Amino acid sequence: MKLDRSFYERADVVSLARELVGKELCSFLDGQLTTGIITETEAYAGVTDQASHAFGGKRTARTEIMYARGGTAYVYLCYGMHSLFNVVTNVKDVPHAVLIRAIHPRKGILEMKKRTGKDQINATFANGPGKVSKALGIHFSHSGIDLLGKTIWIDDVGIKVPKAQLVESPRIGVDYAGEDAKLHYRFLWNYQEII
DNA sequence: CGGCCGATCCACT
DNA sequence: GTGGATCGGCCGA
Repeated sequence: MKLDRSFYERADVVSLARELVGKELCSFLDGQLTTGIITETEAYAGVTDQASHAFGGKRTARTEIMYARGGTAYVYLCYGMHSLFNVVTNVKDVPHAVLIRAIHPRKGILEMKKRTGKDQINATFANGPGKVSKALGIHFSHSGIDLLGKTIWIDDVGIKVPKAQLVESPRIGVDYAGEDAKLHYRFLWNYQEII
């Protein structure tokens, strides 16, 4: 079942990031359905979070998308070559977001192998935000699209992540964020097997 | 306008 | 573990 507006508009971005682990991220691009179970996320808590692009209420042409209502895609280019996919959460003008850092491939395996140039599905296939977008065909030009549409969306497929397998830790690559770099806003499913 | 740099990844040592 | 790839966005002049 596709996650709806009320899910994305919830106020607590940290618990929302935790709950997104185990959901299925789906894209229908180039005529191909490709999906994966989300196994790693990070919360970015808007204007008060030094690690967020919207820290201090900053608004630029790029970050304006973060101020859209929950259930919008925020995708931006990192290091000149990687598109990083985020889910905008909370209501309009509250720029919270969740970065999807890893997925476990599920549907459209052949197409994902073609996109990534890899021939083996293993734990490292899409264990990084740049790799997730590459596998799903997501590009920074998709920033701003509605996650309740038919291009990119997230399904609840009834997976319950065992609490003992859900690791909470500081976020990756945000050393610039001072004290906020220490917050445990990263959620990683340390799974043995996905049912 | 010029210059710096990033919520990364991969090949190589 | 280290360094290079690669370029849009942002900021300062």
